[in-house]
Amino acid sequence: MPVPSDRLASVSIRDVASEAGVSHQTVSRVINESPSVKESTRQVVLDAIARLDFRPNRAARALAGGPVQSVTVLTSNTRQYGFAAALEGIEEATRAAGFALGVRVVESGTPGDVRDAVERAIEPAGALIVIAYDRAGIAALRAVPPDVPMAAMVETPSGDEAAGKPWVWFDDRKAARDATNYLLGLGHKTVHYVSIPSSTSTSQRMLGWRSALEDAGVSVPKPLQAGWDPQSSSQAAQHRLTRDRKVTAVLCGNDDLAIGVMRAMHQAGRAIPDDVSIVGFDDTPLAAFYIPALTTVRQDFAALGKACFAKLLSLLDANASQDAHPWPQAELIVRESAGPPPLPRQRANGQSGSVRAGTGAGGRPRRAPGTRSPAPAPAASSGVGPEQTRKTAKGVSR
Amino acid sequence: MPVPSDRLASVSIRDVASEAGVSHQTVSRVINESPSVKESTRQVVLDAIARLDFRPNRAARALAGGPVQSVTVLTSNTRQYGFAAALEGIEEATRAAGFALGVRVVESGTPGDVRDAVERAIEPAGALIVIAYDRAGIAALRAVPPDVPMAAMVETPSGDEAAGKPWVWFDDRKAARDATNYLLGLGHKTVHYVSIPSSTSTSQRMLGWRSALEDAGVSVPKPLQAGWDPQSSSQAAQHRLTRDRKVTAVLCGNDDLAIGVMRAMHQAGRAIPDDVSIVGFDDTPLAAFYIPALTTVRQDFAALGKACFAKLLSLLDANASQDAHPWPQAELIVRESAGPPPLPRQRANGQSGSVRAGTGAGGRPRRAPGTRSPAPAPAASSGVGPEQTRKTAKGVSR
DNA sequence: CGCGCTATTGTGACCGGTCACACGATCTCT
DNA sequence: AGAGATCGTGTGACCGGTCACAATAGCGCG
Repeated sequence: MPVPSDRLASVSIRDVASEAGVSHQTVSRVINESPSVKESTRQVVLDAIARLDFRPNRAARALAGGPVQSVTVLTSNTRQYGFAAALEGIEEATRAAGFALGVRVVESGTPGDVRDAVERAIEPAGALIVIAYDRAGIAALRAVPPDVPMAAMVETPSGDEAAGKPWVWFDDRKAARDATNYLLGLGHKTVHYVSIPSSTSTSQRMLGWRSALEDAGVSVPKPLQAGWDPQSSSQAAQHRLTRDRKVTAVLCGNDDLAIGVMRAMHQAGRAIPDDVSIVGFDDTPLAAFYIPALTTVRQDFAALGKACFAKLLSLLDANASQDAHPWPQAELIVRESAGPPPLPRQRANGQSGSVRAGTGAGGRPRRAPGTRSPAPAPAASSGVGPEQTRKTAKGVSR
Repeated sequence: MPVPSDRLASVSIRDVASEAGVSHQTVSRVINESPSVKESTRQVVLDAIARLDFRPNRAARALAGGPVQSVTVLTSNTRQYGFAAALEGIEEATRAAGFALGVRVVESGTPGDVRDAVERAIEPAGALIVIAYDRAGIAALRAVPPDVPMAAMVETPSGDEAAGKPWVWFDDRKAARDATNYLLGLGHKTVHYVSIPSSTSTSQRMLGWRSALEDAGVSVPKPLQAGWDPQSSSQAAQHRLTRDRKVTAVLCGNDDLAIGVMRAMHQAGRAIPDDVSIVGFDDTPLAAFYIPALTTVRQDFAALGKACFAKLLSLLDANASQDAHPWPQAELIVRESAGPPPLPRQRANGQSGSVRAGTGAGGRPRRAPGTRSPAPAPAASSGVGPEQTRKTAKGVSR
């Protein structure tokens, strides 16, 4: 049991060396797991290390050109759910790997700012993870010099744009398709879309929505452009959605936008899901607790963040586990905010879409589609939340 | 205009020195703003620095014992609103000050884990900011060796416990008092309290609530202990609040708990705010968009985070602005989730519409902490959100 | 004119690691 | 038995800053 000893007086590699009766270089070899150290000396050194409670000094190591052991995350935001959850996942992964983690936000997409942010981010760490879900993030991604080890979380790329790039993403297109099909399957004549700002000109999420509508031979309404927050979607909805009785289903780019739309609908006196169905994206921790609980496409950003770090690690460490770390998949979580459209002629069996709407194919539960009516209300202890059916909307793997 | 030059080949202090025709030490003096450099040479050096696009290497500086220019935030969480917002504020402040920012989460309060986390956090940075809102955070705070520069965000301390300590906090006690009084002022017979986990045994927030009740000569119900998430409060509420028609007002330790309670009430068939009033804490960005919109005590964590960093800076830099940086104040934001209690004798203005609470000041303001009735309802375009009256609940300054 | 003092600048060691390379001991093979 | 290869280890320089201290210059003054 190592004596706490004096804090502050940090022990160096040479202290360990003399304690173990070897040279400082041998200690260095041991802590770097060099194969060319005899097992017996290795043990002696390890003992000394333990006895002295030695920890290599990151600054010195970085300075001397040792292996990179810290990452900084470059992002345009730290509070929004997707970003924060990604950060959480990355933090956990870095901690597990013994890496230090830095954070730097890049505010605008202005070339000067971006350049500056990128340089400042590179400097203390060496390696970068860029969260590139918006314009600023994308700009940062592009501004990273090619010789800096980096991985990135990006929007679904189109085509083979991402070939060979150290990027990770959710299959937005597929997820949006499935969510749209789910709504169509409920009997809606079409589905409106409220979009988050896309970093690319052709958001795959929007494309997925559109293609689902087209495949169903249904009219494609003009998508609404919103920001990231409920304020923006609420406003957009008030302009274009709220007064039109023909809109009965709205797919939203994230849960916050969904909340904004719900709010706007509510204020306009339209009930959810009876008059209009809403489906979100992300599955915020609170989504299950809204009233009505939000049907949404879950995206496990924390897991994706971990995958992203794993990717970075494989870049850093040539001989690291090179195997394709599968990414998390998006899945549609069916709750209460989407249901059959109001009064449009009875349907035999709400089956028209490719997606089997949960088990609730039966009558036509006006209020909760996939609700295999459990007890009228989750009476007591166990599953308190309004979580309900969950249906994989698939994701991508490699 | 500095030529981009080759990335990677970082320029060092000696490069600058030879470029400027001085010694490396002089360059060091210039970048450290030493007063003993002649103005003319300073200019020459600065020019060279600009020309070469020189940036001091943080690792080298740290290694050589230079001034601390990075902080790491030690927290038990990065996703929860309060923590994430604090982090956001700290990030902004550090960026403005040219500091690098690290993040490390300490998972449990186990002595071993905490010790380890603290050491790992100290090592790369030198300075620490601890977010100590729960047990793990507090444990970390206590585990920080006294010689490490540190500031902390804490729960409201009691008495002069915080005297001389580099801590910042909101005046929870006052805020809870005011919120409770607001509810009493609406006519409720008493107010129930659902608590977040407190890091201290005597949460000042709870004390504020209790003292308000006691001062009003009203019965003090047993507080409910919940966790941080809506799941926990929902569960707690189902056990103890939902079935008792006498509970008409609930104050919640944060907005997520408020959501959980709202959900539980909803499932039990009790309308908000008609049957029961709910008030939260924090003012999450989504609070204004819930249905009904949440009345809550706003706490600007980002601003408090900045104040905390300012405090740290003043510790690091003896001659820094020593003036008492005022902290942000908590304020009660009145929206829709709280209103007069149900049916206790007809009220002049008996409302039943679920969405219009703010107007109900007429009746008999029991101790009405100045609720002025605003416009009936946020009609259309402009202020989309259901924001309404906002009433300072006061905070603390120094 | 020489001395002491201060303002300014330069010199070299050092922080705690790594890298490149040299060195001694074994082992192998002819 | 000696040359070479391999293994295990030690030596010293170096990363890019800072620190402590020396050195030089300029000044006021007796």
